[in-house]
Amino acid sequence: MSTLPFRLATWNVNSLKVRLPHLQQWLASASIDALGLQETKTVDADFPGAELTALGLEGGWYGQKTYNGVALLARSPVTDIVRGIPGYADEQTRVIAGTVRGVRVIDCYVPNGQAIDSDKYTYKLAWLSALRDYLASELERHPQLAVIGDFNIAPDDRDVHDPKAWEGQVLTSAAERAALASLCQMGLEDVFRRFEQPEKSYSWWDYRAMAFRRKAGLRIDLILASPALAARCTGCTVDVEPRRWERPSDHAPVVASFDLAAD
DNA sequence: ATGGCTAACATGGTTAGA
Repeated sequence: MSTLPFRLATWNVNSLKVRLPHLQQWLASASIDALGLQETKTVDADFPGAELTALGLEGGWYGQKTYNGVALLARSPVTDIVRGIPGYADEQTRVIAGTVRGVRVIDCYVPNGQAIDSDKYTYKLAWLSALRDYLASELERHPQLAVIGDFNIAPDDRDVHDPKAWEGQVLTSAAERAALASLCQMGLEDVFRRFEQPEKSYSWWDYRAMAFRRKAGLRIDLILASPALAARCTGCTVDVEPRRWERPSDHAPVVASFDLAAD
C-alpha cells in the first residue's frame, strides 16, 4: 500500500502581525502541509489571509482583539471548519477544527491559568473538561484525529527545565496534568514521546533572564494523535531555529510527520 | 532577586502571558 507524507505543525506565534515574516521565512524551508497557529491576537477582519494565500495556504481563522486567536492553515483544502467548542459558551477564541486530507485537526490554545489560586485557573480546568467532552465525541466520529496546539501544560517533569522550582505551579500542577492525562486515556497520544528525543527538549522559553540561552524552558506545545493516526507517525521534533531569530515568538514550532494512506 | 521581557492598546501605564 502506498503512502504520502503529511507534515503537521503547531506554533504559538504570539501575535501573527509581528510574526508574519517569521512564518514566511520558516515555511520557505520547513515543508509543512498543515499548520495550527495560536495567539494570533488579531480580529478576523484584519487576518492576513492574502499574505497566507500567497504562501500557498488556505483554511480558517478565529480571532479576537488583543488576546488569544487561532488559525488552521494547509496547502490543501480545509473542510468542515468548526470554531470554538460546540455547546460550550466561551468568549475567548481558542479552538478551530477542520479536515485536511482525511485527517480531522483540532487546533487549541488552552488557557494559561495564571496562578493556582486565580479565577483563570478555575476557568482553565473547566475549559479542559469541556475540551475532553468535545474530543471524546470527535474521536468517535474521526478515526484519524490530531489535536494540536499550546496546551499550557507540561505533561511530565521531563518537560520542565527545573521541576523543583515549578512543582505545584500553574502549567505543571497535578490537576492540570490529570486533565491532560484524561485526554490520553481516551486514546490520544503525545506523539513526541514515541521517539527518542534530546535531553532538555522544550517548546517555550521565557523572554526574560536569557531563558533560551540557559535552556530553561518547558514543553507545552503538543501534537496528540488518535491511535490510527499515531500508528502512522514517523517523527516529531521541536524546531528551535525560529526561537534564535531576531524578535522571536517565545514558542518554537513543533512538527510531526505522518505517512498517510494514498488511496 | 517574586524581578527580569514582549505585545496590545494607547500614547503612560495596565493587562496578560507562562
